[in-house]
Amino acid sequence: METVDLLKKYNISSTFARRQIIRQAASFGQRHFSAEDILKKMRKKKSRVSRASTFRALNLFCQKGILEAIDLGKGFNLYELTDNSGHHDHLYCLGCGKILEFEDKTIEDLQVEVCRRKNFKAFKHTLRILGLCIKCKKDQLKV
Amino acid sequence: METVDLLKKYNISSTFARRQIIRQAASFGQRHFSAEDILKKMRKKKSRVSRASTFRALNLFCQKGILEAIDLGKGFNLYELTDNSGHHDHLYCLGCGKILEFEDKTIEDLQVEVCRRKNFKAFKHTLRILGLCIKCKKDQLKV
DNA sequence: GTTTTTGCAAACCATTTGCAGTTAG
DNA sequence: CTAACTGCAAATGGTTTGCAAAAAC
Repeated sequence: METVDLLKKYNISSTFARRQIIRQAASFGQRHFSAEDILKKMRKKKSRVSRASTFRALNLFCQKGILEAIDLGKGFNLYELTDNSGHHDHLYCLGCGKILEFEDKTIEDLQVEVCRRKNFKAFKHTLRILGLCIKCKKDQLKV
Repeated sequence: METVDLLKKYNISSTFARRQIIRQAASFGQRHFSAEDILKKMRKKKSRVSRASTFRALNLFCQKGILEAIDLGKGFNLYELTDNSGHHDHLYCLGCGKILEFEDKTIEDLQVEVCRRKNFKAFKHTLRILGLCIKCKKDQLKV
């Protein structure tokens, strides 16, 4: 599928700016990208779209479900295409910035379990799981 | 223990600003608080400490281990005392803002497991687990 | 032709920083 | 006394917004 068709698919009116942005977003494949990454790529290609429009488009795409925003606590958002990747979570190295993606039912089950324990009506809420940093100990893992 | 003694315990020189801030921080007990919360409380008590010094102190306290910073993706940090609470993770409702704390070995094990699967040398890194939002389905949990 | 969308520049907001004056030890 | 700390005001950096001009349908 042409990247541009994603706009139609998600019921977003096709404008020059949005076409450039979705194309660049798609060029990252499964990798994460920031608004700045998109802007940089567009500058190179001389397909000029303003910073404001870029943010507006990224927000719109998230809201419509083309993209998913990821907050790694870096002070700015990352995005990824939701389209071709199933639901997954992330492990992020605070040291070197490497991101590991994984999907594991355990996490979702855990959310349900925690809610049950706390007598919390989870189905009323959109929960986000937030882990504090955990330094893996040497003896836990020898790769 | 007097809250002020925490400074001595953590090897932090005792200044007026830091005494006010650690006292207010402690007044939140197990609850999370923001820099703004601390500033608000100090304004009320007329124990005036500047915004800059408040941030400087909060950073120092995190670094020294009195506090732990939590990023709920709200655009500003929350903090909590590390002192009296063991390690735990958080579930955060994007809708109503409610925060559930929990500790579960599963998450830590999961990190190790994911690293193993990905052939990633985890012990070299400080990993942070990041969950995307998951909307709990009604049929998963009936409280 | 009317509604949407865009670019620009200014605004925002949490946090950080430079610097000169003040405090701690 | 000297090093560490503080307040102020300005800077930072990612993101948002008001508005007039331009594009979409």
